Amino acid sequence: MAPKAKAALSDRSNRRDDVLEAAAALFASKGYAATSIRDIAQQVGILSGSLYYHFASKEELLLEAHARGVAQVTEAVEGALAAAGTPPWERMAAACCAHLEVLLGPSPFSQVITPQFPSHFDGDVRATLLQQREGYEDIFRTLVSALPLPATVSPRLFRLSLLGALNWTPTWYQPGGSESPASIAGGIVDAFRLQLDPGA
Amino acid sequence: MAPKAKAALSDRSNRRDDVLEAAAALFASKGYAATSIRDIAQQVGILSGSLYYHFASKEELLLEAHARGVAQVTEAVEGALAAAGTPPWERMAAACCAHLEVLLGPSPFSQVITPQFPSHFDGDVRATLLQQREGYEDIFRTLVSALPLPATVSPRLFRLSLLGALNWTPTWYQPGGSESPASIAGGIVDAFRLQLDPGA
DNA sequence: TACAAACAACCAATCGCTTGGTAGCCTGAG
DNA sequence: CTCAGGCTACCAAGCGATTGGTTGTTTGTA
Repeated sequence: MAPKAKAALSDRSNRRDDVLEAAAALFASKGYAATSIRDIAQQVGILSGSLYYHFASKEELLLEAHARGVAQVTEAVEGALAAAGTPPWERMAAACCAHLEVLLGPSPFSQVITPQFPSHFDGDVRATLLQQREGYEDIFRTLVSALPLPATVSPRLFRLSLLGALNWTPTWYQPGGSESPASIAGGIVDAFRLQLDPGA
Repeated sequence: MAPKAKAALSDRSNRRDDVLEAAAALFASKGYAATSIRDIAQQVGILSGSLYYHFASKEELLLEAHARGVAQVTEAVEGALAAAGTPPWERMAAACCAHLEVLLGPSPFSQVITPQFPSHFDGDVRATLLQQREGYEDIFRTLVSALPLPATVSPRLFRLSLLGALNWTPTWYQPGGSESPASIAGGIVDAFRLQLDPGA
């Protein structure tokens, strides 16, 4: 059905972006390996062969979708940090809030990041995925180093635990629920913060 | 179709378990969709068709491997709780330690649990995966409810954050490292515990 | 005309799964 | 002891469908 939904709008919007967005949505919901290029093409309304005019391979689709997802989260977090104050815990809370709002938001790109374990890929793809994430994690490395943590707490383990709690939320979060991503982020940060600042 | 075929045991090495273990190892390292029946059969040293004497389908392989993984973690945690004392935080620490020791240990079954997002599956398979995990999470529901948490902290969000931090460890843990799963679990629990017990 | 963007047809390879057949072992009747 | 018969565990071959990807041609628009 819908032989041509066509028309009027091939306008401003880039068809290549449409393909990338459809790919990201399918990767996020079904996983990379379970998504075929015909699935992606059908979602956009083109044939599988036409897809290769825009992208050289399925791997390129994944890498670019993943990169865009990381870029979106990075942009959101850096924007939140620019608007935040100077207290370290306040900055951390702002970053985690922005992180979760994008991760649990409607963008299909950010949803590609967490479910695709880099360990499921080999060689170049795996290396590229890890490299794309590394720059983003540096933001949190800096944020953690500014916190007044007790000497008994390893900053690295603290960072990994916090990011783990945040990145695990897509497993149980349901968009229709009563809790907003921002309130969830606040609750998670509180669980880690109260240890030094009991007067919340 | 299948009466209790289990009764007659060939005491020698159970070939069916070999297949299941190979399947679990491949599911854990490459993901379910990226693992083919022929991959599994080749790992065991049989042909792909022979595999269907032991298992009816690839889905059955996943479901049984997942169930065995959940059973292993459940057994380890319940054993640790039986040997632990009565203080709520001590019991929680013991459970988390056992949880991580199995999750990061050598068993391929437990490693199937975390990387396979149930959201990547449909219908019966998804429902079964969720059901298998539910019983295990009840243990942590009970443990959290016994903790003297401040009223501002949601027990549900606390539990999900703690499990998120734990279940995220396979993403970054490397077996050769200097930290043991037990010490990692202790560090994670400490990050959540210090809030009420600063004199640790 | 010129070019971007798509179609249509196809490829070799691989997918999950089915089938018919058969060694090797164990059992129990003769 | 023999040996038919059943059972376990597998092999060999192949099914239709689908995979990622390629190629030559056609379309819409400027």
